[in-house]
Amino acid sequence: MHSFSTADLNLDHTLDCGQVFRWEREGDRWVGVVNGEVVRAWQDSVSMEVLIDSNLPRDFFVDYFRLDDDLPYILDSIEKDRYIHEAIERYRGLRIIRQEPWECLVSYMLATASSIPTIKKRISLLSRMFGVEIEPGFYSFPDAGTLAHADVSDLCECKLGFRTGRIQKVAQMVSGGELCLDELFDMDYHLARKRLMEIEGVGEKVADCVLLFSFEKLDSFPVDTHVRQFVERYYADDGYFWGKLDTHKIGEWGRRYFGEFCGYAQEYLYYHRRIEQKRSNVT
DNA sequence: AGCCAGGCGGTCA
DNA sequence: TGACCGCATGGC
Repeated sequence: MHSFSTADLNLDHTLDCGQVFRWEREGDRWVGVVNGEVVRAWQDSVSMEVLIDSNLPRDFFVDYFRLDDDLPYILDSIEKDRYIHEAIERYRGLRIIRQEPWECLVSYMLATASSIPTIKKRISLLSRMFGVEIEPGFYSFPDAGTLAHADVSDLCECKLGFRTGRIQKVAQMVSGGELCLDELFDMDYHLARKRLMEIEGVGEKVADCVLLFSFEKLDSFPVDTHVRQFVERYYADDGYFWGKLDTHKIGEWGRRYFGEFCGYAQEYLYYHRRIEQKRSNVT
């Protein structure tokens, strides 16, 4: 059992914000599959102490939750206006998670034009079909070699739709050594992005997510439909843009406007927008 | 029932 | 380049 007392980690926001797809809430606890292990985590609502039940060592979670990031400093650096100010005020303690690159790449390739519950279902099916059963009902994420040699009819049962062929291809690239993900750590944002976008099924948005969540590129600003809508609704009206607005331009703006930690800004705005939209659907 | 979801790749002007 | 389209699937 591990315990973390930092005031700068909010477990609910961090696990619910949509960056990871392998965590579920079970009562007052979170249960997830991380690094081939089942992990259970919860947070005391008064002391804010985070408790973690896992076979993985304590240091793993320092890394996983990016407790090496100076969150107060980062949030201060991105707090440029009243919109991001409000998001930070509400969701302070949301931290970007360091994800395993292969799982992250496949997950976001599966995320195109899909809602989060659908993405979670696909990854769950894929793990159940091709992963290793760690505990009853819990399966590890399948490695590239397994997916590269997967039976096509088995793969089709995972309901990946038009993404099936892309997953098969990227698995073959990685397991065959044609694509070495670790090399992306040493590249800067732009070069690593260019390299990722050579993969079929990886455009600007998917590349930016993988760079942000796995390859230490906190200067990445993924523009999905929610972020685009938020920027169009608020920033565009305030005169931050002229000319035509597209996702590419919004990305360039976000990186320049929020600076070297724009990835954190993106995540706060994204979560903020999703929560707001969920609320407006209810009413 | 029809629109949209953490988009991408292709085409056509 | 800019606008549009098809792609599978599921949630709401």
